[in-house]
Amino acid sequence: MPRSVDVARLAGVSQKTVSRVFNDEPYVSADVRRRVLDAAEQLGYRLNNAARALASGRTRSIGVIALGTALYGPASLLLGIERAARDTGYALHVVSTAEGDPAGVAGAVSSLLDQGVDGIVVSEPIDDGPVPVKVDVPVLVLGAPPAFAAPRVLTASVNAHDMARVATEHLLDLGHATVHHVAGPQRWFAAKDRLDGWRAALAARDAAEPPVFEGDWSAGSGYEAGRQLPADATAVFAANDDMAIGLIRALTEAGRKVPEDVSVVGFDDVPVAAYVTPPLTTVRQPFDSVAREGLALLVHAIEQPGQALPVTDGQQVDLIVRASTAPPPA
Amino acid sequence: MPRSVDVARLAGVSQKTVSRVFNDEPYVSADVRRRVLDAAEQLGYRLNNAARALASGRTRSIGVIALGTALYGPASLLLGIERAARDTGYALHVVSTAEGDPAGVAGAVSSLLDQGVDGIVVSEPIDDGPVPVKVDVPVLVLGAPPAFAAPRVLTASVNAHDMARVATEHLLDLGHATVHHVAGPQRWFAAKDRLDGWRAALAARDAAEPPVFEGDWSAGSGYEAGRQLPADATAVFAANDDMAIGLIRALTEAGRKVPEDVSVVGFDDVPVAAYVTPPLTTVRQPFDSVAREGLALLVHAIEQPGQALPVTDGQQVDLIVRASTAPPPA
DNA sequence: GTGAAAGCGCTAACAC
DNA sequence: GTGTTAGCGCTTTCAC
Repeated sequence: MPRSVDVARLAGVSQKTVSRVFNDEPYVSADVRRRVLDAAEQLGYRLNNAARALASGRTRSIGVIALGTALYGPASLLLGIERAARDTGYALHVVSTAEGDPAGVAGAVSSLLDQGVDGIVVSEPIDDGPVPVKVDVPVLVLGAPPAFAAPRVLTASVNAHDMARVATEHLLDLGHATVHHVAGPQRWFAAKDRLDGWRAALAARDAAEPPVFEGDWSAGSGYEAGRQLPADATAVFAANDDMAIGLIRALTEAGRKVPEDVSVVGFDDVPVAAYVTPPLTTVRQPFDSVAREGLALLVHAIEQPGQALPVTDGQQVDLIVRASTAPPPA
Repeated sequence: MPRSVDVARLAGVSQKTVSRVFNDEPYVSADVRRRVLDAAEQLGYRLNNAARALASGRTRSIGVIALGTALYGPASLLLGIERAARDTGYALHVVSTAEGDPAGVAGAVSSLLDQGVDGIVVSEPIDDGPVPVKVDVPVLVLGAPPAFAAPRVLTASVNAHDMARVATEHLLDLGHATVHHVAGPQRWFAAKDRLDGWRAALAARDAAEPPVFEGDWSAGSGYEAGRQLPADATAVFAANDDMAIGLIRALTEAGRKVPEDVSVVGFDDVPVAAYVTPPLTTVRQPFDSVAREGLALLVHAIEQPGQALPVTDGQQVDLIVRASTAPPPA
């Protein structure tokens, strides 16, 4: 592998000048810059990242702790983070944690620190208690209040609370006396937020708050919820689309028509939501913009430590009305 | 940040001995090992990866080129790769490419090489023509024949051909005269394999081969296929579950009952497959085992270059029969 | 605008 | 079993 000295020799300049060119530093004449780039091209030179990291103390990479699940939400968020990271010029290290993993987030953080990342993103965190690792880089927690003790913890989140409120209000607006809720696992902050938003919407309208069914995000748990849904229920807000689909399946089997007898709203807008029977009313999560905002914060914290963080504004809520919701039966 | 010399000083040994302990090298007495680990613990010492990489010439990391989509298949594969990489002790760098991205795979490879990975995994490749980058590390292509020119290219794949064949045979076995196919985009090797398997199954039974509808993996394209499905068709094999779901939606709207009038088989076994109406017959992809086998090959190629590669055996096919398939109408 | 020297924190090769 | 000596290929600092 060619080194920067080789390029320097061929271009007839010092090694430091090669370094200047490859780091886009000022004070290099256009002529020299050209000669260096030509020489590099000719030799097939690439900057050695390990050497650069060792000398500079920074790796220009960030680590993501993802959930080990192909669920639409977490997978979309991960992709959003990758795109956003690429745009900021940072490389991305990914580690996943399974739910209930004993090593868990602490182990994941530790392995990322071993890899020498400049910052860490915790995607879709679960409330697993405090994280007992000393972290000396900024941490961005996506979708939850600061859940662990590090010197610099940042947060960005989809406004799940408002999204859930809007979904619930949509059903109340249609004339339903109240709205039932099939919640996600309450150890997930994302699930808690949705439940809170639903609760807030009911309270604001003085609607009775029916008991909550807590699912596990799977269509199977939604199905189970559907089998247990009280006979007088006319509207349900499910905390994700998969559970909504399972719920509808159970209702269909029981001879209860959606939306004539029972209206259902989901959450996520998964790609098939428009094509299930009936097409699902749902709210779409703005994964990309959350990832982008969050990473901007993180990069800022990495590159301008100590400085105040830029403020970001919340996203608008995207309610997508399809055929699974209607006024209650007469 | 403490360095290994600091640990050495505290433990009363040489710096090299600290290195030995942290690399699990032999020839360190149990007593010395303990002292070193205690000292490291006390100082909060972590091995510096950049220095290690610079000195050893290896980063112990591999890069993945993932597709920029939250589709169930690609997302599952990515997670499988992450788990497998973790098990082998390699860190994972992820880059995604959007379909039709001009920089494309070449740009992704280049950025991973800049990051200094020891090997590269190309997940779910698309036939985008040759990749014009000089690659000097082993490359594992998951799910396709060697599509690019690098000194060491390996392949591992789900046996999509056989899986498609089994799916098609299931329908023929039920008595259908032939089976229609809603294919995936043919630039994807994965889509091509499924089409070939379907074609092979028909040929083996001397069944007529109806024209193929080429979708784009989305439920919407499956819906479109459903609208165009000939009136005499009684069985369809869709190249993924989302398209199958869209297809069923279109048939339902047209008053054609599934499975009474038309049988449908999907591909993937997405989590909601069992809960759509009707529950979908499909084949499950063994993402985890493919990722595991592939990474074993890659790590072998990294660590024992030149040696023959271990042979891996294909996976069995997992046909999951649910309610979307039945004998043809009388 | 450009260059020389020092050193980032490890591993490799070899001596003891 | 353990220690010594050289780098790995850059960035940093400072001189010109």
